[in-house]
Amino acid sequence: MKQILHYKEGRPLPRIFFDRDARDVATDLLGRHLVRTSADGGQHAGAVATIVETEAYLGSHDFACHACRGRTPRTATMFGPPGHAYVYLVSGMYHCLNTVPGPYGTTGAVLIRAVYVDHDQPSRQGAAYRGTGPGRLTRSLDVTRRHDTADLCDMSSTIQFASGPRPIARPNPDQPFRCGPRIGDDSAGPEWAGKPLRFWLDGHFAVSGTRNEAGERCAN
DNA sequence: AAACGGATAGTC
DNA sequence: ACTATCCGTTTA
Repeated sequence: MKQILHYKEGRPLPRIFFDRDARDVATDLLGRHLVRTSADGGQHAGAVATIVETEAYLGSHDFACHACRGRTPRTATMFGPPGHAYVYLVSGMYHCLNTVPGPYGTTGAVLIRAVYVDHDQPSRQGAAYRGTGPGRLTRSLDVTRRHDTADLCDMSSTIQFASGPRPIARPNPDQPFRCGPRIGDDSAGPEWAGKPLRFWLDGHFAVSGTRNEAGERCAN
């Protein structure tokens, strides 16, 4: 039976939203809002984006997850409590934004791969979805490693997630989505690279993926 | 000290 | 389809 969690308008998604298996968080995040608040007053302040693509990383046993190499200074956030931002540098020049899922005591991550910007300053309209991918997203929204460990559930956080048009529902999301292999994880070996742990809103133009659940290239 | 990893853009 | 870019992370 589905449990509806109530939340207060204008509040970030609560801890219990993130305190679930990475798969549940990844799928339930689709269609919800990523918010850059005005707290740090940057040019990206006030941007609201709809999440259209995510990936789940399951923890120490997932060879595609950074946590599989054990705890290091870079990955420490993943070993902490759910509801925090795990931001790392990839390819030497891009940042990737993740949320730390639950349950408490486990490791893992949910990568935000693509968003669609609904509201932004007029001068920046369209900037966040020109080009695709997790690196572009963070560059457009000015998310960097300085946001690593940020508490996403804190009302004063400069990065927050919001419910969007749907209520928070457990245990299953009610948003239709598609899934397929994650991107760029070939070095994890065929077993883990091939698992359908990438999720996206079907047909959305902002989705960065290049493969469907059969592993074939497609335009989404 | 040095190898490694990998998203994006640009060129072919 | 292939290559340049770029540098923190990790291992030796």
